Amino acid sequence: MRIGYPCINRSIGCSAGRTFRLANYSFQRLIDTIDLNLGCLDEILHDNLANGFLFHRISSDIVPFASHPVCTVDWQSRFADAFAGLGEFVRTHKMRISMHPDQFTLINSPNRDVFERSLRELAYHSDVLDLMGLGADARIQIHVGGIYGDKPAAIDRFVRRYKGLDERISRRLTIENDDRLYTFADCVRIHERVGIPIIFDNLHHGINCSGEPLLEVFAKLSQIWTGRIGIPMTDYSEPLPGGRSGRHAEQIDTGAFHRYLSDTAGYDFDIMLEIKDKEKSAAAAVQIAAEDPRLVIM
DNA sequence: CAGTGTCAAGGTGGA
DNA sequence: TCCACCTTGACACTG
Repeated sequence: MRIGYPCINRSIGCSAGRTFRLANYSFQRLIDTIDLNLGCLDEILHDNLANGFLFHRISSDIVPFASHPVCTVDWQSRFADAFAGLGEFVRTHKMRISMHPDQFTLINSPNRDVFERSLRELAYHSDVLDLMGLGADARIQIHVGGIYGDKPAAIDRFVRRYKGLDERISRRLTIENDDRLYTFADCVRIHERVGIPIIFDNLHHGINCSGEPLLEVFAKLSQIWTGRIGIPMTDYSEPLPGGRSGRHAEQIDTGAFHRYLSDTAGYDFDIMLEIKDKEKSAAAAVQIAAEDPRLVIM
């Protein structure tokens, strides 16, 4: 079990996801921004190691506008050494990396343009992980997509499109149960058709639930995640107290997290903490898990 | 310099 | 058919 937080470290003083407005795009600005972002990612990973956070999600903004037509820079070659260095650090310390393209990445959209743009976005994410030299345990997570008025057809389209993906992308792609449209059971049905692994999100499962008790979910996950793709990746979050459905809590509820660990005893998996205060709650989580035999110690 | 409108990209659901 | 809403952070403009 490894614990981490997504993208942003609030105390380190830099961001690995700096970007700028498209209107201000220039070759130099892009190069400078990527350079700063990679430098900051290096700082973040070192800080994570020092604090026992061996799981990290890299911001999709690490290379701004990477999949946009405006970007004609060969950033892959230009920053190959920097990415390779970061990857070596990750591998040396047995860290795990994920990326999460945002809501515009839709494999199953009936709109061909949306699909094509999504392919370019996924190719960019694959580039980052490939340049880092990471194995198939480094994953790209997306949601299944929209319903478009006909869920079975939308699922069929996902399956068809997935089968046609370049292996370079499909080897890393992973679906996550979302909070409105596709439940864990939906994801399992898709998995059974094409073998794509599932990232389990506990908060989404609470809001958009297909009924499986936690232990049933984890039994399934450990069947799915074996071999080269590693142990299950999961997202853990808690609802914002008194907030609207789906909002994430400001800080971790240590009691709830402790219960979650107890409830899942016997299953090993990695936890991405989607809590607003990021590394602060991650530190609390590591402390809570300190006596858990599953936690990986550096 | 603080405050705030807006940002590449989509989809759903209510009017 | 149109519009608000989803969620997040931060860029960059305004005064």
